[in-house]
Amino acid sequence: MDFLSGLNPQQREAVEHFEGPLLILAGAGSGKTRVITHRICYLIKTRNVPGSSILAVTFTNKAAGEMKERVMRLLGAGGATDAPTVSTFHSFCVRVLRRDGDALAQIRPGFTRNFQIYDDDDQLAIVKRVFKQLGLDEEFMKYRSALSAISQGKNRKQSPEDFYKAAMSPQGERLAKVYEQYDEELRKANALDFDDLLLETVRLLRHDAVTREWYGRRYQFLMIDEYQDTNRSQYELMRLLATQHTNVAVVGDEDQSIYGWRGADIKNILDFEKDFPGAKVIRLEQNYRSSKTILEAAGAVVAHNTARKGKWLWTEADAGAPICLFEAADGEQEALYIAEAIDKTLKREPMLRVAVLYRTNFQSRQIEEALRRYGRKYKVVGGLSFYNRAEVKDALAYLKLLLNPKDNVGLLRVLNVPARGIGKTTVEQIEKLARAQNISLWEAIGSGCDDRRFGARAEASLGAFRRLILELNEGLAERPPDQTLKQILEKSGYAKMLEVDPSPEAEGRRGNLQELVSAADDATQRGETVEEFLDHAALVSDSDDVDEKAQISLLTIHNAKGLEFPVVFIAGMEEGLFPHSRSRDNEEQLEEERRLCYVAMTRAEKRLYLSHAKSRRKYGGSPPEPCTPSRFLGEVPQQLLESLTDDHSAPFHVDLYGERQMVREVARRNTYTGKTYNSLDHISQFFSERGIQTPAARPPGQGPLVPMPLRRPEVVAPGNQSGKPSAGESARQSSAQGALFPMPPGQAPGQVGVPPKQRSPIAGSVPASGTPHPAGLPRLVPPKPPAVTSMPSKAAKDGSRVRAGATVAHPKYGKGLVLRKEGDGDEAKITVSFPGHGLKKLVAKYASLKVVD
DNA sequence: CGCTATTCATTTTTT
DNA sequence: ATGAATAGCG
Repeated sequence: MDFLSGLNPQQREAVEHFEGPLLILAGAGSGKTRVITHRICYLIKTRNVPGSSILAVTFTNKAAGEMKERVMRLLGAGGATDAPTVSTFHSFCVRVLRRDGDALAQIRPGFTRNFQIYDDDDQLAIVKRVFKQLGLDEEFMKYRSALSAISQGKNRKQSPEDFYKAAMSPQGERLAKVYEQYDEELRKANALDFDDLLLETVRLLRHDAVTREWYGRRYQFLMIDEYQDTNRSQYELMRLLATQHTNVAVVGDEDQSIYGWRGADIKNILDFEKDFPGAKVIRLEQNYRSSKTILEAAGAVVAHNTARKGKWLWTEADAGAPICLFEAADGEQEALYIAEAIDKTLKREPMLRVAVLYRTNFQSRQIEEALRRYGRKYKVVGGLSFYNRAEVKDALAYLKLLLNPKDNVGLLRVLNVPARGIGKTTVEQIEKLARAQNISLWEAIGSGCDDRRFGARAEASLGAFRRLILELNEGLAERPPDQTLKQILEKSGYAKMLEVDPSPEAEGRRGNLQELVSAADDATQRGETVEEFLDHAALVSDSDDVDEKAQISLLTIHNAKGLEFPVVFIAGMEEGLFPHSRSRDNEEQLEEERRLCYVAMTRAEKRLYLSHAKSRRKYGGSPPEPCTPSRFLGEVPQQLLESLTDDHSAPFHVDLYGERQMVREVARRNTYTGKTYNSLDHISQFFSERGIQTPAARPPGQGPLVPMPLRRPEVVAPGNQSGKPSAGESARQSSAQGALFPMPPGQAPGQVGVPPKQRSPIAGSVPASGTPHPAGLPRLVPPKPPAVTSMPSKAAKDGSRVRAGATVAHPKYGKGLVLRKEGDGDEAKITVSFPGHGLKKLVAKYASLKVVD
């Protein structure tokens, strides 16, 4: 196999480079992934380098996976025997520390290879706790700012002591104290945060010559992708790995450095030739992705930057279509314009993939809403990803706690979830005890119970929790992770809690947990250990969730790095939003924003749309603030632009905001407002104004029209999407489905175990209940079916007469109608509608209710 | 203790 | 608009 054919001379030169340092300056769309994969294969096949001595580092797990796959495919049969290592820096570090981390205990007492990874949420929880301990609150400093200050400190290799020394004010000293305590908490729990993963690996390799040499010998060839976004620790790590040779090939583009705020140091790439004298430098400047127009526009924008090596991309492609510039009256019009343009485009060319890019995540909302009214399916990348959802984190926290009882953050997370009567006071007692004896919270619970330090009630609850964990812990090592996970959900009562939960979100939560169990199952099938499963969960990123086949993707520009789309929209090109107001006063940050703009524009292959609004509301409510167009728009040569301005926006004024308000209002009161409210009317109006047929025709044969704005069926959180029918798919169905949450017979999959309840509680769509409603009472959700309400067996006490449909009297609210009852006996929760007071949810035990016959 | 209602602040980007 | 932190009630 020839790995050189089809490459241009520069690409070829890069692939053929053998030993010694190499810097590949690869412009956007210049085929760098191709170069990396081909070079790996070339080294293996032509230069007879063992695959296992090649280490390639990428920016995301997904990129790593794809690269590995491509290499394997290129190598063909037999290539797998001696596979190269392809991973992210973070994953690589985790593997090093898990494998060879023992020596680290000498310089980090208490460290073991079973360390745990604390993610963003865990970090935040610690900072909050530390603040509380020190009597600080967000007045002093935002939690997030403290966290980022600590992170920056770590990246600059500053210890808490350094913070103390550098502190010029009491503020600074307090921050140092926070840092110190934060680190202390991590150490006590034997946990590492993201920064630590890199930092401690560097320290390990520095400290332990044996390990350093082992890795130096093991990896003879290093390749680092996205080099412009490496930070100091990553740089040092590379140097350490390359001490025995200088076979380091880095690939990057200074114009695409967009992670400075997170510690990435653009100097790493700008100074590579200084760091590695004699380095060969190859520029890849031929672009294979975009039209000439797009390329020219992007190049013109980024040319305004000064911190660059200078590069001019060229292409053989045609000029292509001009770039569309749209000025909307406000954010809603902008979203509608984008949705409409997408709709039109896809009607014309259904096979195109479209991306809408934006600077900040919150911008996705409006666009989602606009797309939904065109009935277009889309996929949002980022936001709340699968592993960030509360229920998933809860379940994983149990699992982590089993593996590492010192995990205080995890313990606090699940101690009272589901509610088992362990409240604030008790937690405080535990914390106090733990601090006094310098033991973990888990140990404190144990010793506190043994010494009878808690009240009787608390002790009972804590005892139950303790037994639960111990029970789950039994035989842990022998059980596959998915089994353990299932046991956790069942025995902890978590599954039960969600089953009983009548809220509409519960359905999604159950689904997510099913998904988690099957993910664990998949991991088991692949032969992964629980630890590996958890590591994976901690290290996945939003961009790992990109579905390249999705027809419409919504994502931040950061998440779009490395991707390409035939059609790209960049929304919200306004001063203050993009460039972001936080970057406005700093020239360096402004340049990074400009690079971000460059990255965004160069994602486009054929068509590029830029849009901005003349005014925009900062958050939900009023008032809209005037916006000036982004300076970056002015940097695009005018002759490349085609303006579509106001006359387009004038004729239609669909008030998305007002409409939404109305829908909510109606939904909330659930009353019939005489005139049938149905937003589809508005939609058809919207279309007829433009001479288009309503696109989202109702599904054939289905009853009343369902208002669009409230439906979100197509949108599923990234990890939750059924869209990756992986190898484990069939196993997933059989092993996971229905096991946790029994499914009523005849119910479609996808609505796992949800009682058929009020879905869209709009207008008349809810059938009248059998219960007669007193006049004037709002028509409400029907009471639960008799299965729940009349539980004849053991409701002997006085609560038994309170049931749905009964009228009761309350000392304060007077007479009311019982709408539903959950549970029975003292614990029963009763929902009563009191005319004039609205809905009240009462607990039988507390509320002194009398039944009126 | 747990739930609910109310306040309040909040929107950069994330391995 | 949304969510997190707090206060008050049963």
